[in-house]
Amino acid sequence: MRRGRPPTFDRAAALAAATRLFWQNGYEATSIHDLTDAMGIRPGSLYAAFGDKKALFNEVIEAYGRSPAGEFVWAAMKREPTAHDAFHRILLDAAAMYTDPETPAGNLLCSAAAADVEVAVYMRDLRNASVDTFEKRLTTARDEGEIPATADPRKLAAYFTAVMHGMSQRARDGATAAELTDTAELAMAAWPKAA
Amino acid sequence: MRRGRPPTFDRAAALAAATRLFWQNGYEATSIHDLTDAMGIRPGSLYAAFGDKKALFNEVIEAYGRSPAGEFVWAAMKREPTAHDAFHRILLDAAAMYTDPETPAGNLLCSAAAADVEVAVYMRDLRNASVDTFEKRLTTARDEGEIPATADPRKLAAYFTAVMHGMSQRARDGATAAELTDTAELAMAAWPKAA
DNA sequence: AAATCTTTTGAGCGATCGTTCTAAAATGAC
DNA sequence: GTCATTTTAGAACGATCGCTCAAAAGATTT
Repeated sequence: MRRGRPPTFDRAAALAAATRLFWQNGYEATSIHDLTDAMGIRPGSLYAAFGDKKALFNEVIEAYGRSPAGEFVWAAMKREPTAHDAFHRILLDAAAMYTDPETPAGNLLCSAAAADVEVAVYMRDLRNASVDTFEKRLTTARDEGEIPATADPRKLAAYFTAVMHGMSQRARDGATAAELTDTAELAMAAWPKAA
Repeated sequence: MRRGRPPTFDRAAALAAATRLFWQNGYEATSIHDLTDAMGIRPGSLYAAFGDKKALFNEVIEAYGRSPAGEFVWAAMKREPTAHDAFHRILLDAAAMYTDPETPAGNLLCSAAAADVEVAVYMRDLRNASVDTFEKRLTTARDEGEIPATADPRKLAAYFTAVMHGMSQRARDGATAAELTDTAELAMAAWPKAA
């Protein structure tokens, strides 16, 4: 059996506590002291279990990406039969997720602003990735004839990304689920129609 | 004449340098050391001229609000004859302003994330103010018959605010003026049409 | 020139930052 | 019981944070 003193804390629970803090306050504004307090451990344990602050944050981002709050975009892409339904679902889910009272408001990738260049680039790339994801789905929709050949997948992808990120900011600023749902419905007006 | 040793630095230029730093890096990520370096002064002079860091930031926000980058929304409201033209102009101007190579990307009020509660609330209120501003203009447009009576000024105002803030985020993430202009045009598809 | 007033300078304050280290505690192996 | 191993607790490291202060410097007034 495994030798040595056994750990006294739940690693997953500690990671969840760290996620909440980073999500709420951002990367630099969350101190190691804040983290150890919320995670119920001492600095030595944190560094032994997660490396350093940056490694912990990376792990938080990864776990977030696999959680419902970070995965709903891909989930909608898979489940919804048409591109229209997928984007509609994505925006409606965003309205609900970003205002979920169980979690901090908005999208972690949009909220947890980081001054550290390495972390900032990492997060920016993840945010930009949604443009490519959206574009691919829209290109498929155009090729399959769901949207007109004149529609521009890249432009639409950039637009929906901007709306989604704007909704995150609105949620951070106190927008309700109802308000964001209305915004989502209005945003769908840009969906390309047959000429 | 005024007695004592005369100041050796241009207050407005120093404020502009501080604005650029806060805009680029945010409130807490900009240190007094960064500021004194960029402004070409020593801490004592900064505190004598501007109070403390928070007061300097407040002054930066105020100056920003009177600058083209902060005032273009109200300018469009005044100059454009119709609400449609005003919102169209606002989004197009945002696309240009947020990607102006002469200034940091995005909107200072969206970019300069602050952990300090007082500063965060101050900025959040300023961001939220645009919803009310938009709503008033849209209500007028509805009363005057420019948009249908069934249109909801509040929902539209929230939508345009989300788009604008999303465009700021996109600009921070490297979106070009052309991409944001396309986003602006697509966003106008939500403009209410006669039923 | 002397006195007065204001600004500049640069050191340095206490607090907090991320991080490391040492010693005690708690386990399995022998 | 003794040793090896791992985690714990808590002090403490150097660096940086926002900010202050005493002394020097540069100007006007008398």
